[in-house]
Amino acid sequence: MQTAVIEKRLSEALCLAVQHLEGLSSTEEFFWGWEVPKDPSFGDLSSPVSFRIAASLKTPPQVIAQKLADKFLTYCEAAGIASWVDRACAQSGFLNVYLSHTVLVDVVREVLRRKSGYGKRQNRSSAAINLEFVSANPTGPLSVAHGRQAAVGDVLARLLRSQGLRVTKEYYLNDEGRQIEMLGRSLKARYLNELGISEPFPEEGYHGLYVIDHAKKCVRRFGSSLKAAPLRRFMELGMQDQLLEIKSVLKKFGLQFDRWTSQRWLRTSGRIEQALQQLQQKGALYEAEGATWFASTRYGDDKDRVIRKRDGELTYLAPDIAYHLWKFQKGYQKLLNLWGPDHHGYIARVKAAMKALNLPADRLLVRITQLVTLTRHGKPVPMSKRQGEFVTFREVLDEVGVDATRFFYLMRTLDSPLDFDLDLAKSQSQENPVYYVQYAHARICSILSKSRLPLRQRLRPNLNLLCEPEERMLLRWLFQYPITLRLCADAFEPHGLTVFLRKLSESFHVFYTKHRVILDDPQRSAARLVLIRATQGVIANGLSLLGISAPRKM
RNA sequence: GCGCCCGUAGCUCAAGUGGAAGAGCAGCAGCCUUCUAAGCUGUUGGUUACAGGUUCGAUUCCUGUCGGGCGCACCA
Repeated sequence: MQTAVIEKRLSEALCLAVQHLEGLSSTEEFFWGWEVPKDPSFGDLSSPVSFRIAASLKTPPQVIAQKLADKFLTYCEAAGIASWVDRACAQSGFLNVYLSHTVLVDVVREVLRRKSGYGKRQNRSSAAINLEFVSANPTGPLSVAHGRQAAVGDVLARLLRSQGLRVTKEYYLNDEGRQIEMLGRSLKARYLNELGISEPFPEEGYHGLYVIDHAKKCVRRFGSSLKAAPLRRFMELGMQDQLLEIKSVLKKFGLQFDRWTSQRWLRTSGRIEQALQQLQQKGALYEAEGATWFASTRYGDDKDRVIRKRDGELTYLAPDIAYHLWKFQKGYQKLLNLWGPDHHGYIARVKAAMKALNLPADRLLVRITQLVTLTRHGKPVPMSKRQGEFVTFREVLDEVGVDATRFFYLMRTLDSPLDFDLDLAKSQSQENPVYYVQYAHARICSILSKSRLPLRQRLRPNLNLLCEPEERMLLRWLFQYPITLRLCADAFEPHGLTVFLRKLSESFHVFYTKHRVILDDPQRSAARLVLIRATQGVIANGLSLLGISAPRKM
């Protein structure tokens, strides 16, 4: 039996019970589904429906809950699902439902039957989501902040796909403009320096050592033949080198984008001018002080924005507008962008542009991931790309490993600043919670490999023997897994999955300490083997969604 | 000055569209002859920054105050 089916059928029974309360005209608007109480003593599923209808019934919620509790089993019986519920009772106004052993045990069979498909849903709609994230400028290595976006975006995409949605992971590549020019100038200066030619370093150039490394590489590759090469050549070389580096780190991290959209392509294909023309036609542009302005205040922004500078160059806003216009034209139903905290001010102006173009701005959703601050020896590490003082995403990956890095990044909500303690992450990685989860998985695998029970007994055990409290807790968590996935996906917030896995693992460790799986009693042993096999399946399933390995040995 | 985010146990943080305050670390006391001790058990720790408001109910929503982070370009 699937969790969603259990919820749905029980909801129907509850709906009937509510409908038959005296004095209620319509129940349609009063039903909000089930909650899973944090405290298991409050049952497996809980409904706050009494609170919603208390006012219109002019009855205290506690009284309503009691009435519902009295009748709930009767309605379950009528719906033919009486065997699913042990008891229903009213507590503090909630209707708390305690699932029967039968239905919980059936969840185990569901896990084993659907294997890695457990908790996932089939295609719900043809709507496609465009998820844009990282999108770091190819002027330097990825920072730890980009790493956070990479982790969040990648897992978000996996979560949404697990819920039957089509997702395109997209990287917006800023491959031209002033910063690329500055990278080219920096590279050129370093290159000439390597050749022993004195060349002043550009004032706002990139001071990072990686530029010097690349300059040395250019000397090895081209000798002095680039001495008189135009700036454009260095811009191209510098950018391509950074792009290779970025792609290589992302690959190491286990993240592959479905689409790379380049700003240069937007321009050369005429899409930027096209977008400007459309804005012009809508009367959203005007000339002032020698520049062209986008009248974004008309569409909710707090000030108008320059879109073409006095010198005739476009600001970054122009390609950004063209980019979002293009994404809507591609037919995406929803544009989901992960941006850094320094970009929150841009939401209003991009949305304003969408409104000006008569596009559905409410289908553009921007999630801001808060800052990542690095600390070393208890002190914050200064981060400046231009000055070249920073710890890169690659360095963290190399030191901490993919698994721990991913888990670490996903342990906080997006809204919460992430304090990345390098000493802790690097030197004490055994204490990272990811090992707690992986250890549970490895322990289970170890037991399974030692079991000598014949296969047939493993497949047809008497699961009714799983009646210890620790066994029931495990069953409860397995039951909850699909709900967790749905909630995380709906909220565009992956960190709940790490929280879930830690709790599931804890339940297993507690079970493991108290009970033996391999016993002289073949019946009980078989039942427990099936239980831990299902637990292992869900842990592996969850870790896989996080892009983290599930080791069989540790 | 304006905007966004944050403020929960000594520290780092959780807490399903408002729903019944939790974990880890640190401290203390225990548990390996037995499927992996990277584990488990017990214990200490709270006016959820403060003041109001809405609500049956507020850590959650609204207003204000205080404190912290980030952003407010004809830079990207």
